[in-house]
Amino acid sequence: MPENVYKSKNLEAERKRRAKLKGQFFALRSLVPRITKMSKESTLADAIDYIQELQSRKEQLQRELQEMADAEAEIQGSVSSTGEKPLPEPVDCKEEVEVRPIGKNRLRASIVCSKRKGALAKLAEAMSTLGLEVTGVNFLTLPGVSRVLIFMEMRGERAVAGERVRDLLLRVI
Amino acid sequence: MPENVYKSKNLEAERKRRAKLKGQFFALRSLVPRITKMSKESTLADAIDYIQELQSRKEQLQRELQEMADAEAEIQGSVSSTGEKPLPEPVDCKEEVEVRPIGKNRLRASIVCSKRKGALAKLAEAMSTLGLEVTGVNFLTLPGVSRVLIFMEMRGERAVAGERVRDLLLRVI
DNA sequence: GGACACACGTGAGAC
DNA sequence: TGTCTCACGTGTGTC
Repeated sequence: MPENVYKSKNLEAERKRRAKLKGQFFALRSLVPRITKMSKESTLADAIDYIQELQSRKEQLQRELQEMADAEAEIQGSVSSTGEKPLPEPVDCKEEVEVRPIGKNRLRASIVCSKRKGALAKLAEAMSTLGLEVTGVNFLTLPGVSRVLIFMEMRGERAVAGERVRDLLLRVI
Repeated sequence: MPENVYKSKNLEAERKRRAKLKGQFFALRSLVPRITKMSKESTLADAIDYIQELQSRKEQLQRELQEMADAEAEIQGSVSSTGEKPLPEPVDCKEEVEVRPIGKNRLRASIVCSKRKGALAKLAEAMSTLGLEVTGVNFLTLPGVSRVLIFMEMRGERAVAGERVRDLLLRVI
């Protein structure tokens, strides 16, 4: 090391490192709602407490949700009624689903599918969630297969694409 | 400052402080499941990500739970589940509901009611909860009135009284 | 060798 | 006054 005022080479690198760490401390602190002190030690301590709190709360919520889901599942082939993500993947199979417009605010959906418990309830509810009003239904089930013809009107402010209706139907049958 | 090797007074205090901080870093790291590197910077970054993930997951769970609760409350009219009292009183009105047996394990229900949003979905689900399998439906709605003809089979072990079906239908329409 | 992360000892500001 | 917390520059180890 030179005896003069010359500095070590990683001086600036170390400065950047410290600045980054400082920023992260700040970011961490901004995430934690309950802050005792602004010190690094308190930041870490509070973050640790908060994470533990979040973890146990998350587990608790998951348990409650599971209980709810179980209870709901206990009711025969009942309806999901939240109808967004928890929907099962669309069936890729050879189920027949045809949706076509009748006039400018009516739709006709024709469905042929393997019989499934509560299929009609699910269908009816799915249409309801889309804001479509079912005006007519013809439903018939034979051993192993069901056929349903649905007439509906778009009462909502905005039109619903037939393709969207079809996708939803494919998901719920 | 003495020119000899004597050190500053807070030397040991600073050592303890650093040790404590180090321990907290370690504790924090042990709480975060997804660790990229063992460095302080990564520890903070991962903790930040993890907290954000936990927070949004928690919110999502709370939303789902709320929706579940709402949905359950909404269905209250149709499902007994655990509920006995929360069912709304049967409508006393002049709605027409007729249920009669066809053969020994079939029922035919005929309903005429003032049109209501989602009536079909509720009806279908109600039948489902009774363990009745809907084998045929003819549904038609005209301005102000709807008519539904439902054919169903009792698949359950025990028969369902037609009167019970009628009561449930009266509740949900 | 260079880039990186760390712990160290120290002076400075805050309460 | 001390004590607490911090940022600094530096040496050292590791990849």
